[in-house]
Amino acid sequence: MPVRTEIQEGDRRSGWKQDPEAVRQDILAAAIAEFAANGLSGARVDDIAAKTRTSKRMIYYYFGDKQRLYEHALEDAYAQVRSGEEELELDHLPPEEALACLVGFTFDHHRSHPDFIRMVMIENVHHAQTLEKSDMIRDLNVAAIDRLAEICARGEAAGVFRPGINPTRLHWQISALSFFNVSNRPTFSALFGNELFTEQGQEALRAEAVRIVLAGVMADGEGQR
Amino acid sequence: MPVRTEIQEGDRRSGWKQDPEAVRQDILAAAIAEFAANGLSGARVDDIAAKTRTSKRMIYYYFGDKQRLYEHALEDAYAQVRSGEEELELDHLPPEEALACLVGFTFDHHRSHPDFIRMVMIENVHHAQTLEKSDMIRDLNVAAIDRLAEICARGEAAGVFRPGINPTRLHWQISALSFFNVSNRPTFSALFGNELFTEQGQEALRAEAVRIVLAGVMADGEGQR
Amino acid sequence: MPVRTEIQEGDRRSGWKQDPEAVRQDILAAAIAEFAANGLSGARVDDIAAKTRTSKRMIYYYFGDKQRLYEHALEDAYAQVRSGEEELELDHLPPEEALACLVGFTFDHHRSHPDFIRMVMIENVHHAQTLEKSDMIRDLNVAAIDRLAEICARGEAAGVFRPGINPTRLHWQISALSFFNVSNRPTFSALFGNELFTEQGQEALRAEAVRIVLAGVMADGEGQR
Amino acid sequence: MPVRTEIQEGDRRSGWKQDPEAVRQDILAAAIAEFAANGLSGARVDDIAAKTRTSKRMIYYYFGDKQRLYEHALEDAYAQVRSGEEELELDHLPPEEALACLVGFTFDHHRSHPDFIRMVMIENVHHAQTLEKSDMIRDLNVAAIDRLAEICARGEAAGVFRPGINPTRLHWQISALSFFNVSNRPTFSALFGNELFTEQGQEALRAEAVRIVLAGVMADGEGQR
DNA sequence: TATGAATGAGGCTTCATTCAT
DNA sequence: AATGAATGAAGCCTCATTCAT
Repeated sequence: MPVRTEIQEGDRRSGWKQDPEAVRQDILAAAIAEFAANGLSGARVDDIAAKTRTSKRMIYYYFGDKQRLYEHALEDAYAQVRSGEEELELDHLPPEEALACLVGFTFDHHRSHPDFIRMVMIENVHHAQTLEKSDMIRDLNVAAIDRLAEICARGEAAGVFRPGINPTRLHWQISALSFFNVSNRPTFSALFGNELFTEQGQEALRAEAVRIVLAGVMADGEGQR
Repeated sequence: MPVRTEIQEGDRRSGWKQDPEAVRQDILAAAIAEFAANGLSGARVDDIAAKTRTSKRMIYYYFGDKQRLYEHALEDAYAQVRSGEEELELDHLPPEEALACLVGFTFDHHRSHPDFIRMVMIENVHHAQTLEKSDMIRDLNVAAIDRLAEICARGEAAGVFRPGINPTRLHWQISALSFFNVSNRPTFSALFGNELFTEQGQEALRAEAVRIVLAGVMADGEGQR
Repeated sequence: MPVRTEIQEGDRRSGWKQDPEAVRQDILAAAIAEFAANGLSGARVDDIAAKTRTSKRMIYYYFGDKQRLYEHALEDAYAQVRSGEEELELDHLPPEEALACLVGFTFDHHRSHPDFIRMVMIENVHHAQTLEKSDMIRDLNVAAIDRLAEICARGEAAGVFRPGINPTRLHWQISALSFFNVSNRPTFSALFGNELFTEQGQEALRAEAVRIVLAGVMADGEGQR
Repeated sequence: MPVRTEIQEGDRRSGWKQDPEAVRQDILAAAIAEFAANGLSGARVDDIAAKTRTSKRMIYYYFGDKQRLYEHALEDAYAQVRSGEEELELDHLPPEEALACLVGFTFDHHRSHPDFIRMVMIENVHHAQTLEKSDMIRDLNVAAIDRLAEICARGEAAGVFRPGINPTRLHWQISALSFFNVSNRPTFSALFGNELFTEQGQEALRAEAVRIVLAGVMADGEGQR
């Protein structure tokens, strides 16, 4: 009990400091926000520091330079998002429902992680230069394909999916419909209004996304709902 | 002979210079290339000037500052691309084929204008701040929806399309599948390999894009192909 | 006359500006002084700028970065010094006197260009990394050897110099005695007092330098003075 | 057995640690290497620490700051080198041979202690500011002159050396030829090639250095060898 | 219409050093 | 005696932009 009190006092006095991992995470969170908001060149190290509970100097202490901070921010963004995906349990569902569930989940998941989407957009603007170097990110993503392949295999075996589905291509479709919804919202709504981005509009888009992706994999005899 | 004379006069002494419109276009082309390659903050006025047959000073002379140059570059990029789209003639086709043709064309058109796609990506990174101010761009795009609405109307009237299709949502789907294919190619191929971006892979993606978009609009009785 | 007046007025108003070559030289002079005083890493671009009639920004405009400024400063230091050497006319003197004259001149010349000596010291501290890249400097110096070789050839032909003198080795001896006198004056006088660096002391060192270098080349029969 | 035990005890558990003097020497050796390689401003405390078996923090713990570390490194460099010189025994040789031996030895000694030479170069770049404050170094060096004076006295008494030789000036000559050989090797070989710095070239330089220094002190009647 | 020279503001990064245990 | 974490000051350099002709 006294020990616990001492620790708490220690924390009260010096706060979160002397906890390297906490400082790292604090910086990374600020970096993701700043990079997502302004891009790689547009981000200012000073602004990242200002969003932090520590100083600019610490950014260099922990990450070396802006580019490496960006690399870690990108990896962190991927790790956060993919770890959320892993919680989705689909094995107990019939393949058709599993796929529908996965598409809907992906659509929602992208929608609720706009900063991640923006990091990926920025990576694409920079020709995936940074992502290419990260084995960690590659590993995370390959797992996503594996899960999809497993669903396809079950569906084909059950005769509800047509044979010969390419899981990577299927992933591409799901990603396209989910990613574009977030990435291109600014231009799309500037050009065509906000209609599609109301709660109602999003539900309709989501439902149709599920519907057309499923239509793409169903065996001929199986009617659409 | 007269033609030759004109060319010679144009080239004489100062060449393409002294032709303000040519200088503008020269600068704009360089600007689009540079902005598309590096983003708004990443683009360097010096580098744009270097890609030009004129000097940095002229950029300021013609466009005032970097932001306004970007605005013109964005408008120019849209104008170039949309003008290409207008040449597509679909009125004589049955609605189903018209839509299939439109989807395929859009897919191809995006693919062959990567710099335009990148400009739009960059606009999205910047929250469409610049695009919002351009009435010209809005007008260009609304026309695209009108054409789609017309096809839908024909399809519904003929009973081949289900009733109540929302043309904006349809446009969103077509755009998503076509845009993502170009915008996210760097990250996608870094993660999952180049398979989908070979000529063969692209044809498969294109065919499936057409297929699922059509599946989304067909009336229930109408079988998929 | 009016024209001349206009020019003068132009100069009076805007001073030395708009004369790129003058600005370059102004910067180079300041750079040599600063690098000679503080070394490559010790030199401060801000301090160089302060010694200048222009601004720090111009240093980057003209020279790109600190390293390249240093390169140009080094080349300039060599060029200045070697051009002074070229004025020495030795062809009309008998070889023995020509050599004596050259040694004495080199001794004096080094003594009166301490900043140059310091630049060379600094280059040596940095393993001649910069000098190695400069063809200009190499060319300047090879000429010095040629002149010495010519004197040796004359002396050998006349029988006053022993045969088989290596001009490069001779140059090394002359350089050593002349260079060390300037380069190591601080430590030498800190350890052994200022005696050798008074005017009288220097004259004695100079005389002996001439004497021993000559002793090194004389044919056996030829007595020392 | 006892020896082995001692070593084991020294190494036991924390190895060389807990032995302040060993830590000091470890740091000093790293500092000399780093200062010699990069100069005073060019040396990085971090890099010195990296060359050490201890941490950067210990450098401050033992030496206070960079400047004082440099002072100790300089003193250490002098002490190491001069202690080597003391082993030379010349009293039993005739003065001519003693001097020849001393010149040759100095030439070789400088050659085999390039880091020391570089420390002295660096001191000179910094106007001997640090050396001036060190009585220890002054004492070490004055001894060298004394020894030379003794040889001269013997030579003059024997009539083989001319009278009135200034030992400090003689030391200056010997030092010049020995020091320059190491200090200016980088620039000299960059300009004139490596010829003089091969084993053969060095032997020739050494022999001539001995020869001309002796020529400078011999009485007129005494022939050169 | 055209241009080479110039520039202030602000960006990223490094450095020796000290804090707190 | 030892140490990992932290830091302010200052360094180098880049950027969009304007001046003066």
